[in-house]
Amino acid sequence: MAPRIVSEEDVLTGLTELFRGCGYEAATLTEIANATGLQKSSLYHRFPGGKQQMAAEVAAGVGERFAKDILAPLGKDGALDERVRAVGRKLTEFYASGHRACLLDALSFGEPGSAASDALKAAANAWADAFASVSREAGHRPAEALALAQDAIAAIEGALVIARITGDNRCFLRAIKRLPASLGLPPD
Amino acid sequence: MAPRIVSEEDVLTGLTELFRGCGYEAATLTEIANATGLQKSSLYHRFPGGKQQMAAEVAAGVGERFAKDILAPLGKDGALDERVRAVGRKLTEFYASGHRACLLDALSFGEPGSAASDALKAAANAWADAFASVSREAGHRPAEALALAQDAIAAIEGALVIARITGDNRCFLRAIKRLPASLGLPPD
DNA sequence: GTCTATACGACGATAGAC
DNA sequence: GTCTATCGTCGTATAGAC
Repeated sequence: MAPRIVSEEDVLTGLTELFRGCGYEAATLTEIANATGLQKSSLYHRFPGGKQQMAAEVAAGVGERFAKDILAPLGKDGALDERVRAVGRKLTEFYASGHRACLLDALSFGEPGSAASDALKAAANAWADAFASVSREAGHRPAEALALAQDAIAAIEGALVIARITGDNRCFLRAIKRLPASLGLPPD
Repeated sequence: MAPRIVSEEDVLTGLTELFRGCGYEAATLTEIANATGLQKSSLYHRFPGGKQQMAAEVAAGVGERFAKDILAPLGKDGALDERVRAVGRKLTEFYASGHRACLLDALSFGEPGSAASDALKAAANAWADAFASVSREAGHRPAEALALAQDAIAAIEGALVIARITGDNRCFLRAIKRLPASLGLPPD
């Protein structure tokens, strides 16, 4: 077959969607090759550390994009409640209204390696910190703000689990809708 | 080796703990044999449908025990808020204070087969129905009660994800503590 | 009903040509 | 940097003795 040049971004995107959909162990190299458009050996050229490195780079990459596209705008100027509603819209898109699994969950079973686990943990903490910052801005003390932030994230993660099992995504939509209240913003 | 007679209950317990810990795909037959104390061929004698049947029976078995040990007491006599606090204590034990993963999550990645998926869905719905019943008893209308129930379950499931990734189980403990309020019971 | 032994395909990973 | 071809291992699953 003629060599296909696939951009690094496309490779990471294909990897990400595959891991997100079926988890770490169930994503075989054959499926990864299909999803990325690269042969196995080409994948090993880009990821000498093998499947574990793929998972680690996926985790780190998603963490970066999540922080940049979704969390960073939270710190911009503008009314606090509007910023929170904006992040809710971004999350709804990111998780396809609740029908797409979260990589924090999908990559946390099996043996993805410590690099991936560390990246997941860092991403989860960055998310919590960003939400906690909002909660502090709304007037809550640091410890309480972090608790509210974690709980708001858990509501979303749990809703994704429920949606994946039952097919019912209303739980996710509610979690997004009450996000301002969950983070301790005053009612309208 | 001399034949070891292992009770069906012990086999199911070993299977359950293994699947819970590492998910469906990562649980290999070799590990399953170690966890149950049976050889692979003995496992196939008990589960002719192979690994998928093992997952299905684990899902069904846990659903049964969950319904019997944790949900059924919710319908017994006694003060409503005390019954809910009791279920909170049971859940704390069941999930080892948040450090043990939920099979709803662990068995929902990979290809566990439709029998297992159906059992998971049934278990999730039974849980939601039981919580919704509490919420109705507290005076909420059916649709609202179901929403509160799903959200309360999502808070727990999400907290388990957070705890698994970050090691921080406080989120789980908070979800249990606010369970009465989450289900719409009046404050003390 | 459990065991030992094995079949056989798929798995992650590598070699080497281009 | 991608390809074709292949390696050794481990995966699920079976055969057949006891």
